[in-house]
Amino acid sequence: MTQASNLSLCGKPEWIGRADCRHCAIRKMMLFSSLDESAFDHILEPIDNLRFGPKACIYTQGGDSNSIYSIRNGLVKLTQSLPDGTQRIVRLLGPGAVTGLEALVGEPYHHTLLVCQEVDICRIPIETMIQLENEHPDFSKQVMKYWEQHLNLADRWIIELSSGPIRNRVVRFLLMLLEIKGDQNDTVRLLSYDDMAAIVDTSRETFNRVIADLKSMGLVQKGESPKEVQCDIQGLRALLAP
Amino acid sequence: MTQASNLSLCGKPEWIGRADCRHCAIRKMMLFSSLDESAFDHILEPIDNLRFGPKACIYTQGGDSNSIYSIRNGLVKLTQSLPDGTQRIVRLLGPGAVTGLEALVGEPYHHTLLVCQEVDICRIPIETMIQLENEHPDFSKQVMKYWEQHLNLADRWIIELSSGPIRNRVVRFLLMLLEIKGDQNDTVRLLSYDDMAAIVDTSRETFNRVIADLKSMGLVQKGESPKEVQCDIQGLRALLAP
DNA sequence: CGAGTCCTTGAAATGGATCAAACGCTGTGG
DNA sequence: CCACAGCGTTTGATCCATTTCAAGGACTCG
Repeated sequence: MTQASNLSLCGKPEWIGRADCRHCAIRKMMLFSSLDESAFDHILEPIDNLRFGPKACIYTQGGDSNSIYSIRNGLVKLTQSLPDGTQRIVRLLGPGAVTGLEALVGEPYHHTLLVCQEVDICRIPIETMIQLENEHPDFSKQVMKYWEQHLNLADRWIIELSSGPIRNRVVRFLLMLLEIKGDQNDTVRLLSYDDMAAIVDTSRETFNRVIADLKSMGLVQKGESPKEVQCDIQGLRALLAP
Repeated sequence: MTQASNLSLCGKPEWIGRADCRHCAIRKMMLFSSLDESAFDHILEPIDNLRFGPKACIYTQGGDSNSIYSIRNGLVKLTQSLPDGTQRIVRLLGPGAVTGLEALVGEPYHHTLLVCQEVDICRIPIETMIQLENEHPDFSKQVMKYWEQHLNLADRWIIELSSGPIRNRVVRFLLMLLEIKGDQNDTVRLLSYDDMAAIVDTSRETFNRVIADLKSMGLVQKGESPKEVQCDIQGLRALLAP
């Protein structure tokens, strides 16, 4: 799998426009929450607001890192692969998350970023990040919080999604998915079974069987559309306790 | 497992002395590599240099974070546990690594830090970190590198030590251990089998059997002391390739 | 020397992988 | 509007890797 072939798979983004950070409705939960409106007065490099469809590839492992990304809406997966071909999904990011931080320390991208569910995302050139760090001393604090967030997610991925019997992993995955999407209700849109299997390091078939079990136990029910499910959060948690 | 009981297990450190960062022989590879000697002229809070024996507990998950630690020598493990009792080793740190960074963002410690092999470590109060960050603007850059280092290790833990068949994980673990200890030769001191099993999420018995296999293939050989082994690095790598 | 702790090995039980085939969508073209 | 192709999901049956249980061995410390 060469880089070129990867890039060729990359979806065509829809350019929504120059991001209007000043009036961004959700700025408080985003990267720029610590900045006041005037900070955006004389930004040299433009921040673009983009939309990508499912399966689009936003950046590629090993590729030149010239921007970081802030997710306004949707769901993306970070995958990593080893020289010997082993590949795994190492993170799932939803609204409010920031990715591509390695750009700030001069590293190429460490992951490939692929869209799971239609995503609304802002691309911030590193030049802009550097500028903001210089002009607003507190901004570094905010950035450090995002490093910490990634590290926490990675740690959770290890204990919650990569340890113990598959059933526990699947249950924790469902709970995590509910958490990532942000809003309060108990329904989620599942990913493809191949993706979900890659997340908990199992086979599509096994993942499927576990979900079937949970359905038969009444802990997971069909939702409106196919792929939508309604979860009994307490019940799922209870499975983990004993 | 209450916190109190954990703390009671904590080993008694040997206090070596106030750290003499200025003349630290290995400063170039450590946290303070970007600072010049004069930076240490008027540090308000003291940096202590400590030594802990195997099984000592240096800090505890959920505990008040008031210092970060810089490892000069030895080997420590970071473990994390879930409310339901699941527990796993999530990182292994050797010479040059820094841990407890969450102290810098006001979080309690996210892990429990336990000694695997006798460790020589410096404890740096967060006040000192804040002071250095204020006086030396570039210091934040250095700190960010350590966030990145942890994140890289966590990612590697996911793909290399938590994915695929156990044998591959064991092989990758051996290679990683060789890498962590830093020096160039191909011998390592193994950890306890329970620890190593917890690292690759398997049972002690299975881990043991895999090692036995590798020995019979001649890829791993008994070293001087028991626990010391000599590895055929190329041979081990070759196992992963096909 | 004996007790404790950790390592090693064997045999049986099981969870999960793999292979194979059927099913059910969704979109396309006749 | 229906038929069919294509893709992803579901289910069953078999096989194998890994876990678990059990017991014997080796090293370490007092």
